[in-house]
Amino acid sequence: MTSPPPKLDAGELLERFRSYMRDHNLPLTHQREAIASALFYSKEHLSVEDIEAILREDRVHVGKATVYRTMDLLVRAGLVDEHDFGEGFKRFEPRSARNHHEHLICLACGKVVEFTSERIERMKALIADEHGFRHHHHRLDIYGVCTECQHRSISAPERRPGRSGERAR
Amino acid sequence: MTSPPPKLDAGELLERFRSYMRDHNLPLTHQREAIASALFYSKEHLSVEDIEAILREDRVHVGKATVYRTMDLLVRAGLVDEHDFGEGFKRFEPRSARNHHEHLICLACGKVVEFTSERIERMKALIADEHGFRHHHHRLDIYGVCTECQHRSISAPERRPGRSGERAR
DNA sequence: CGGTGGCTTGATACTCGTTTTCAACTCCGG
DNA sequence: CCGGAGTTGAAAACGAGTATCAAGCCACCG
Repeated sequence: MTSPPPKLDAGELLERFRSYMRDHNLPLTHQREAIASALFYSKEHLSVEDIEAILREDRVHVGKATVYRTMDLLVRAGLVDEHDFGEGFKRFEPRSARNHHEHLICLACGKVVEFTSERIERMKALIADEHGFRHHHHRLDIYGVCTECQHRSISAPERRPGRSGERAR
Repeated sequence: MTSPPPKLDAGELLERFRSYMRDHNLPLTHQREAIASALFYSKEHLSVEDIEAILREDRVHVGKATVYRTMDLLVRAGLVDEHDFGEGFKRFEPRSARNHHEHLICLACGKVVEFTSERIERMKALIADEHGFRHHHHRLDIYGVCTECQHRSISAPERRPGRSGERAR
């Protein structure tokens, strides 16, 4: 294994997407490429609304149904991971070449920091085993308040751009 | 192999609920007591629909809005924990006296097994610290297939009673 | 190239969990 | 037993996500 860049290169993900479509005899439409690009070239955990906003900025019109359908496709293709941070909607993230990672979520600004832990990776399998479970996947999300928000704690905390908050369901 | 976990006594939880209401000058209505009882005396991770079903069986009619409102109250009172296992709706669980615990969720039958891990408890704080986060809470859910479902894996897996499945949002 | 069949698209209607609304009703301290 | 703040329930509203379906696009074929 080479020591990789943080994220898998967006171009490579796109290429893999094209292969997947070819291999599955699925047409590669402009909309699908635009949506996949928007996500792959972004570093964020994007919501469907975020993606729509990016496309709008790029003067590309795509219906929201198509965005949802394409996210499904990308998840099934194994190129994108789906997350639910309890905001009432999902976020998506290009799957990286790195190991599975966990999330630290700031309750004030919504910022998401990723981290990995070998120890956790080992424990998850151990614990599943102990209970007779065949392990499939897991999720560890730690919620707290990030440094910036701690220092800004009196004033109204700013929410992250691009549709991120209110509705603290 | 799995004996019912030692939950905090339902009666004590109810008593704590009554104190909370008294202390906060909130009226303790029949509906609120019925809802709280239904949840406290259950060992399950109940959905709002589950709770409505229990009340219906007990010949108590309560509007669903009230159930939602009361769950909110119980969560705010710190007597109940809210969970989202990705089913498209929430589940609630009386907060036990035990340490915070994690969940093992069977992807086939929806069964939820609880476990605790001192090591995880220690790690969460450590990791939050490392990233400058003030830790608030965390969630570790491990998804897999339980022993029973592994052995029953060919036939259609049964879903857990009391509203649990279809709609794999 | 232009046809053609099948998959995709987008607008829209719909689903379903959850929240809001509001008039009628309850709780509870005086 | 009164009165008013707080609660209730039915129903409407809300919002993310899904289904529908006519119109359109993609890719292969000759």
